[in-house]
Amino acid sequence: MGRNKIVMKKIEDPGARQQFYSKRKGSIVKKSNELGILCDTDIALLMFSPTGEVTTYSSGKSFEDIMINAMKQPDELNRRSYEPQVEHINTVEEADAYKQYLLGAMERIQRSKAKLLANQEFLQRNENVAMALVNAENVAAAGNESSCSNA
Amino acid sequence: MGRNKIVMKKIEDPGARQQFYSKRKGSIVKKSNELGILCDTDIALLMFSPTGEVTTYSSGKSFEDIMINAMKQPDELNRRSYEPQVEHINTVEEADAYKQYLLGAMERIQRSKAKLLANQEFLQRNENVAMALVNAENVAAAGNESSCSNA
DNA sequence: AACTATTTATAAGA
DNA sequence: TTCTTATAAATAGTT
Repeated sequence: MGRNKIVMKKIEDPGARQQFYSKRKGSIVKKSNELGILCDTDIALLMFSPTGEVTTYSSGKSFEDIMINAMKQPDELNRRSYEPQVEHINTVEEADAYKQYLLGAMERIQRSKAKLLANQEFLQRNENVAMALVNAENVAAAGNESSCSNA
Repeated sequence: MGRNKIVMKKIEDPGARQQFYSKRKGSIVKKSNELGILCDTDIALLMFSPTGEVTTYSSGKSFEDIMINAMKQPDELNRRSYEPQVEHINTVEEADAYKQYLLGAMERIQRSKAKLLANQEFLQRNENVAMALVNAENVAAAGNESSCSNA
């Protein structure tokens, strides 16, 4: 959208290419942000500059949270060619870097799960006490507002 | 860009919201594709529709390949708030689903690495033979085209 | 899905 | 580089 139409071909001049990238990146992030707000939905972006600098954007949730939600739809992801194809890894160093990330993620997930399970156990152990409290509150509420609940 | 300015607020009507999403999603994918081509760089998108349907886009490489490259810049990712925050996982089911994904990824990465190592070993074992073949070819080429190479 | 009045993005240029 | 401006594109409302 400018003085001339754009030609769909790699910009060879590195300066112009970087400039183009910066402008367009900003627009895509802006549009993604609008989409996230107006549709109240999750959007995640991952973009590399021509010089290899990475930028991520995510609406509301963290990038990885959005990824996790995506993983709950493996069939959809397959159909849309998202399903990871790690065969493209070309060096042992790349494989190790990725493995390192996965190990870290595994640790985090284990910690989260342990926390959740501990929480669950705690809740169950105190279920009776909690129920008793809720009942006591309901009884009190019924005593104060019986005319409303029986209309 | 239309008859009226847009109000930056969630579209409450589900039909209108879905319609808006479809249009804007298409534009963002189009723009991302342009950016990938004109800057010859990697872009990855992950977007959920208002009804929860996931769409991914990636320029050239697979989504996961782009992710892997991003992981090589942990500092950049931290600075740009990409670093995974798995604490947002809310149920044990979510934790298990994510763990399942990670285990699959681990398996794939191990296979890739094994393949690469085997390949490396094979190449080393045959290095002498290969060198001999290349040398033989060079000698033959020199014999056939010596007038060209000496211009 | 198609149309079109407008808004927005942006390619060049200053 | 940031600002301006003419023009290309996107798109909101409508059909």
